[in-house]
This record gives sequence, structure tokens and C-alpha cells, in this order.
Amino acid sequence: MNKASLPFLHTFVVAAKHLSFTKAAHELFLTQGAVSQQIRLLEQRLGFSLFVRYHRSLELTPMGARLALHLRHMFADLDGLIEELREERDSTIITLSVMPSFATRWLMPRLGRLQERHPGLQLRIQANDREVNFTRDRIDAAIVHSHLHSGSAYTVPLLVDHVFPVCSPAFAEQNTLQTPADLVHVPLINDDSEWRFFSPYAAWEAWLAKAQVKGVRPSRAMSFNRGDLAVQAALSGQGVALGRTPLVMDDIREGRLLKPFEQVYDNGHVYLFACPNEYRDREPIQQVLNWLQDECRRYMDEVAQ
Amino acid sequence: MNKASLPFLHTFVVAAKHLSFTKAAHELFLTQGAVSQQIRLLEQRLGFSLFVRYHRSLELTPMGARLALHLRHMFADLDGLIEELREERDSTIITLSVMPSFATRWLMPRLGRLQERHPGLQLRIQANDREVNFTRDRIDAAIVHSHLHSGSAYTVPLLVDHVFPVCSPAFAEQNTLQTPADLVHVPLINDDSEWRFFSPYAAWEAWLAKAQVKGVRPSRAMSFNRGDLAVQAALSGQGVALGRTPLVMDDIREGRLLKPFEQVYDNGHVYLFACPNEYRDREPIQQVLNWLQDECRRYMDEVAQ
DNA sequence: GTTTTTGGATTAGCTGAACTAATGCAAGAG
DNA sequence: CTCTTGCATTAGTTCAGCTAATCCAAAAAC
Repeated sequence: MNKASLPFLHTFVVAAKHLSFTKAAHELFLTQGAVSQQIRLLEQRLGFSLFVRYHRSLELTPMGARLALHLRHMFADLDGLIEELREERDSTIITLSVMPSFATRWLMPRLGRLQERHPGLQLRIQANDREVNFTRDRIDAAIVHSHLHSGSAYTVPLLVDHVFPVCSPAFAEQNTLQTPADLVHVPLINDDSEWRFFSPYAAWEAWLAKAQVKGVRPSRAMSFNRGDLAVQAALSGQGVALGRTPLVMDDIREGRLLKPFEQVYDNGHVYLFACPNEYRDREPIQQVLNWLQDECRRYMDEVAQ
Repeated sequence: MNKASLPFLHTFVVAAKHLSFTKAAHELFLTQGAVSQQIRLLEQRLGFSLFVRYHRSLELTPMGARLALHLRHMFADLDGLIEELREERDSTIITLSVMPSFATRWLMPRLGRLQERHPGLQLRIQANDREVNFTRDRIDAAIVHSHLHSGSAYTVPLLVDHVFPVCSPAFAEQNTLQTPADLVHVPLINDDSEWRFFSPYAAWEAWLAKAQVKGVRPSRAMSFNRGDLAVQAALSGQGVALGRTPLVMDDIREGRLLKPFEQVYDNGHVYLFACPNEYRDREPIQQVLNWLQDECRRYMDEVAQ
């Protein structure tokens, strides 16, 4: 169908509602003749008639009735979507997508200072491991690991991420942990959130390889599907976990966790802030980003010290 | 949203597909400037932007992407429906809705002569007891009982319908059936297709009342939910059924059924031919109607004789 | 580093699609 | 029988949306 006749379809819906061209014309601020002409042209273009004309009354043909019904829903849905999109534009709530472990162990403890700085800002944290997709999901911004698959977006690097074993002080006292080779004797705690199916123990395997430790079979480790749970297990003295800096730094500084070895490896992961290019200049987005950058700077200082 | 911008939405879908105004313009046989203007106006009217403009490339905003997806489906559905309606118009197949019992016992035996008269005519019989609704169902015409609830339609009376007991000759021999009062002693066969829930034995009750017979409890009858099954049961000697003229006349003439009593009551039912006003003049509809009227005339003669 | 190409933005001016206004017609109400 | 009502039709008008031409700036080509 010729898309030029689309407005006629709207006229048709109104005329079908009233079963009167005169009333439809009134509703649409047109003359009766205009409506009559539009319907005639529309019928011509569609190739079938929509109304049966009588003396001074109209009746829908079966085809006309079916089309009218379809169009009524179509227009309602369209109006609904547009309304929704407009509300979204006006919304002051920023939805930030974050990995769950990063959310609980790094973001949460720091959120207080964001509220202090911008009391009016409404931030909604959406913690999940799904691939970020700004088109599909109603997300305004995200913190992601390393790369973003979804099209082009505005990204800002926030942190780099180091990996090393951690355990509780109590656990360290009860077990000999002088060199990485001692890991043979102790329970390992694994986080398989990243390579769950392909190679669940990849994290430990990579670290042990870099530390040139042989003979440790990480597959005997207990395994969690979220990084924060693995840290939690280490905190409660269950064994040795592989910690990522941002997830364990606070606990190390407070003495609840310790690093038994010196070996620390950069695993190439970067935490990025990301948002659709278009949202880049929205004020609340800027506020969140600036705050995140300040927190990262503060955090880097703490790590360095 | 202003319905005047509807054609712009189509332009938008094409532009979103190509992520290029120039290519969209080419597809739509417009100039690049026209597309650019349409999108600008559309964004203005919607109140949010659809594309992020770069150097010489475009990107959809999250809102634009969602709108484009919705519109793509919307247009596809609309085109689909219109195509379907066009095919319907071109169709030479006439779908006739009939009550199942009338279809099997009256219409079927006579259809042969319709094919003889109009070998090219394609008739599809839709036998069901649903209320006829030309708008909702893909029906071109119908044979209905007495009245039509669905809006205005073109109707032509075909037959009137009389009601009286019938049984097989064998059954009549084995049972005394001189007056209606003798019905006390024999199995009754009931057809509850019309008043199933409210009053399943209404047909017998009404007939017995008109015949002024007392003391017969029709509720002991065996009951069928279709009129033709009740007749079938009578044919095979199961008992006495209440026959409607068009359903049993052929069998009576052939001697397979007989009327034990003289009492015949008009129950006010009329069989109507009905079709949407608009279809009234379509040639195949006319052919079917004319044939039906001829058959009815022939049938009336047979009944009278 | 300069030139060319490419693709979107913008503008003035044109044009025809769709509107109005006026009239005709025929059915049904009064 | 007359009046009212509501759709059809037509001639004439108007403005929404088009073209065409120009501008601009990034990126590709040289």
C-alpha cells in the first residue's frame, strides 16, 4: 500500500467510529466533503470498498470492519509507545547497569557520597550479568568489563583490575602460605561467573600459570557463580579466593582480608563507564560520571598507598 | 501524536534501516533534503530525537531504535492485513455458514444440482452452531434460523419449519401409536441443540403442550445435541423423535420414516438466507441464492403433494 | 598537506495533493 | 408536500512538503 495514504487511514477510523462522514469531519476539523473524498480515494487505492453507502447512512463492509478494528489497535499501540518514549525522555531517574559483584562490593559502600553530593539525583542500580544493550533494555548507562558489544557508545575507562589470592587472617594463621606452591594444601575458592560453561576454573588456571606454580589442581576448588560470593567465602575463612582489586581492597585495608603472596597480575580487565552517545550530555549522566571518576581517583590513591 | 506526520514515520523506518538519509531518499524517490527535513520535523513533533548526527554518519538513539522496531512490525502487519483483504475480494470461493443438522439432512442431498447448474462455482460449507457474525468471521453468506443478531444484513426467507413426531416404520409396527397420549409408553428422542442449558427438553414440552397431552415426562428421552443425530436415531428405530420438516421430509417421502399422528405445529421458525448488504449483488452470491430459492420451491411442492 | 569526495543541513521558491465552499440529490421526518 | 439531513461531486484555492542549489565539515585519496 502507498504510504502516502496513511493519514487517510486515520480519517477512516474516525469515520468508522461514527459511521458518519459529517461527524468525523467535525471531529477532525475538516469539511464533510474532505472526508468523503479521502474515503473514496482510500477505497480506490486499497482496491476494495470500506463502506456501503445508503440514503443518508453508512455501513461498514466486512472488510472495512476488519480493517477498522486492526487500525484502532494499531493507532492505540503507536500512541502508547510514543507516550512512553516521551515519559522516558522526561524521566529524571537514571538506570545504571552494573555487574552484581562490583555493585555489592565496590559501588554500594560508595553510593552514600553520591547522594550527599546530588541529593536530588534518582539512581536505579540494575545488577545483572546480561550483555549490555542500550537499544533493547531501558538502561541509561552501564559499568562494563573491558568491551561493549552493542554498537557505538560513549565510553570512559574507570579502573583497571588486578588479580591475586586472598584469605582471612585467621585462615592464614592456621595454614602455611609462604609461596604460591603452598596452595596445593589448602581449599581454593573459585569464581566462575565469567567463563562458566567453557572453562569454569580459567581464573585460577591463568593466575597459577602466571605465577609458574605447577601441580595445583584448581578443579578441587569450591565454586561460586558470583565474584562477591567467592570473596564472602574467603572472608569467612573457607579458603583462598582469587580477588579482584575493586572487590577486595576495602576489606584488605580494614584488615578483614590479607594477601598471602606478593604476586599480583594485571589481567587486562578495565572497568568502563558506558552510555549511549546521545545521553552523554544529559546532566544527571554527567553527575554520575563525574562522581564515579572522583571515587575512582580516591580509590586509586588508597590502593597506591 | 499528530496523524498528519504518519507518512514521516514510514520515511523514518526506511532511514533507520539504511542509517542514511541519502540511501533512504533514493529508495523513496525523494531528495536527500526532503528526508532530512521530514526527520527534523518528525523529531520536533514527537518531542525527542531519533538520530544522533555525526560527521557524515547517523546513529539511532535508544528511543529511535525502539520506535523503528515497533514501526517495522506495524507496517508489516498492516501490509499483511491489506493483502489478505485484497485476496478475499478476489476470491471466487463462497463460504456459506449453515446449522449442521440442516447442512447434512437438507443441503447435502441437493448440492449436486448446484454443481450441475454452475460447474465453476466454488462453495465452501461451514457447518456450526455459532451465532453468525459477518464482521468477525470470514463468511460470505449464511442460512440462519429466524433472526440475525449481527447488524444489518440482506435477508431472504427461504422456508418455514414445522414440527411433529416421527419414527421408523418398524418401530411403529412394534408399538401402539394411535394418539399422542401413547407417547407415554415409548422411548422419546430429543434434540437439545437449541436450548441446551436453559431448558433441554423445551422442544418436546412445547409440542406436547400444543397437542394437549398430559403425563408424558420428556425428560426420560434420550437426547442429542444435534438435530440430525436425533433423526438418525429415529431412522434406526430407537424411538420417536421430533422432526423438523426440512430434516425429515426426504425420509418420509422415501418411506424410511413415518408420521404416526396428524398433529403438525408451526413453531414459528423461518430459515433465512443472509449475507452482508454489500455482497448482495456479487454474482456467485446471486447464483447460490437463486438456486436455494429454486430448491425451496421444489421442496415446498413435494411437501404439499 | 592538499584535494576530492561524501553525506547531512539549510534555504528559497515551487507545485500539486488535499482542502473548502457551494451545489446537487434523494430519503425520511414533520 | 415541504423541510431537513447527510453523502457525492466539482471548481477553485492554498499551504505542506518537495526540489534544487548551496553550504559545511569529516574522511578518503593522492
